[in-house]
Amino acid sequence: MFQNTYQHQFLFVNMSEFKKVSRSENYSEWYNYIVDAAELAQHSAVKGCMVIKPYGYAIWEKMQADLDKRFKATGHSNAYFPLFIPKSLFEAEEKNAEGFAKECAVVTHYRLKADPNNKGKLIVDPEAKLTEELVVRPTSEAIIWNTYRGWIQSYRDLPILINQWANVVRWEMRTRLFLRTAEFLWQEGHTAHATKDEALAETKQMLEVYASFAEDIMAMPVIKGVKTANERFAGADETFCIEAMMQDGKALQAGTSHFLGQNFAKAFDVKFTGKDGKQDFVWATSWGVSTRLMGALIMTHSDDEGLVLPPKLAPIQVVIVPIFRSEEDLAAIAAKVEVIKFQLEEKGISVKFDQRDTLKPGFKFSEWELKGVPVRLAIGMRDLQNNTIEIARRDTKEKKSLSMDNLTHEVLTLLDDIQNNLYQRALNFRSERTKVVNSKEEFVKVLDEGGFALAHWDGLSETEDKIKEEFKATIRCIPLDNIREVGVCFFTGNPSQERVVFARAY
RNA sequence: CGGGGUGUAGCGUAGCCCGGUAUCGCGUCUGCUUUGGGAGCAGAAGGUCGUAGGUUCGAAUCCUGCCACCCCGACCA
Repeated sequence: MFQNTYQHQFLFVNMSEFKKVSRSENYSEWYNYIVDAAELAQHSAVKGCMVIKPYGYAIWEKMQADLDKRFKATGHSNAYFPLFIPKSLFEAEEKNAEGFAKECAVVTHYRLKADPNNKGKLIVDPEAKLTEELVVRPTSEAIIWNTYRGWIQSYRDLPILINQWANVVRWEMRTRLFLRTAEFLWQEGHTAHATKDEALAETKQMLEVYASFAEDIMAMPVIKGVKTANERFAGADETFCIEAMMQDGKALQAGTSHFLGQNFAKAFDVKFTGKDGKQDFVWATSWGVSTRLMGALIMTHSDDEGLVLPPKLAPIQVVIVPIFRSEEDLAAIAAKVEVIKFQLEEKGISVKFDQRDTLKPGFKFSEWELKGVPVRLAIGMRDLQNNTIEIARRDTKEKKSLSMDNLTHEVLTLLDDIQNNLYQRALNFRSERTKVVNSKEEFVKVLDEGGFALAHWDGLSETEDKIKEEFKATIRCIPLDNIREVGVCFFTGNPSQERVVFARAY
């Protein structure tokens, strides 16, 4: 699938062995390899749960920091609600409760005690049964709307614009690091409004926030769209989403923004008195992105040499590798590097000087490539004499020698260039693999090759179900900027007003 | 949750069929020589063979349960 792009198939596993892992041969094995080798995350002793390692968490923190800024800039405040939700609250909004029921962890007891029959072991104390079971939140609408009821009396209390950074638990049958884990980290925004229009505007605004974050920061092009009824969030009137294409041509839902109508207000009896003195139910939205974005990031840019990070998310943007023979050489180089490092850091660039003296430069090059550091500088005695430095970019693997005089400017320009190039490359990839299809034959061909199929659909849920059953593909979204175009459904031949995006999905 | 596979030192593995407490490489540690794309030599450390039982004089090896991971389904962000 990618044979023309990358020839290297031999990779270093934990810097200790060459292993054959290439995107084209086994995409999921390649993905696991990147997560492991770049030290992003690992499996834990708990089934389906992951340990996010420091380097992976540093990337997540950068995502959080940027998103948080955007949430604040659009008027939201952070707050925190409990991990546990009483079952009676959880079941209040029926559709939502049903949607999540199959994957809820439930707390039934609050105490352990020594096992009388097995010394040193503990058992659940049967005397300590909770009078009401607690659901570990798969999402927080229930506990939040139960709380909002006490906060809202009049239109003057609205809107409420709150976000929370939290962990949630969804007991998944089949898990994959970052993409689908039983516990994951996310943010969930929950807003309350006096009018439908305002809530809808909020829903769309947050979709825009997600889209610009994905494109400007993650360098990941996304399609903004609305979900069909089949794919809609349980409890929502309308679900908006951003969909991205991974390098195997499969779709990944990268973020969702829900217009919840008055469903939760009705379920939790949240009313407000309007200017006119009349009471009405509050309008709601919720929106979220999760550590799944880490998976999206990996699968959008990385290659057979390892992780590729857009500069705006790279914990280390520039790594400097000294090339030296003696300690005196290293001291001389280090003195120069300190100056360079200071100048770069002054411009807000994060710099790592890799002084380890037990490893050869080539080894370090590979290791930092594996970790996706966007720019590498290499400097040796020859450079000191010539006032030059070698600069290499991770995205294209090009390198060149340049004068040290203008280095800071060159690095800044290159970081920008890499950020843009990654976006453009991903956009080109998506464009090449997005095809207009009018028949089942074309449809299957596009999906089997990996890609998005733009096809007419008759708007019926049952048609969508049949397509899913036969082709394992779903409607990812109906693009917001869709062109109206009269046609016939490729599956049923029924009339259709527009094309929708079909794909196999994560 | 169904089908298939795997689990031996930090990583990758040999041994398993035909029971006799473990092979090799990489990494790690020490020393010397090295360093412009994954260094060399010498020495050393490191393993309750996923886990709990069973069979046996004796189990990495045979049997059973459990756990975890991978691949394919169903479900899902």
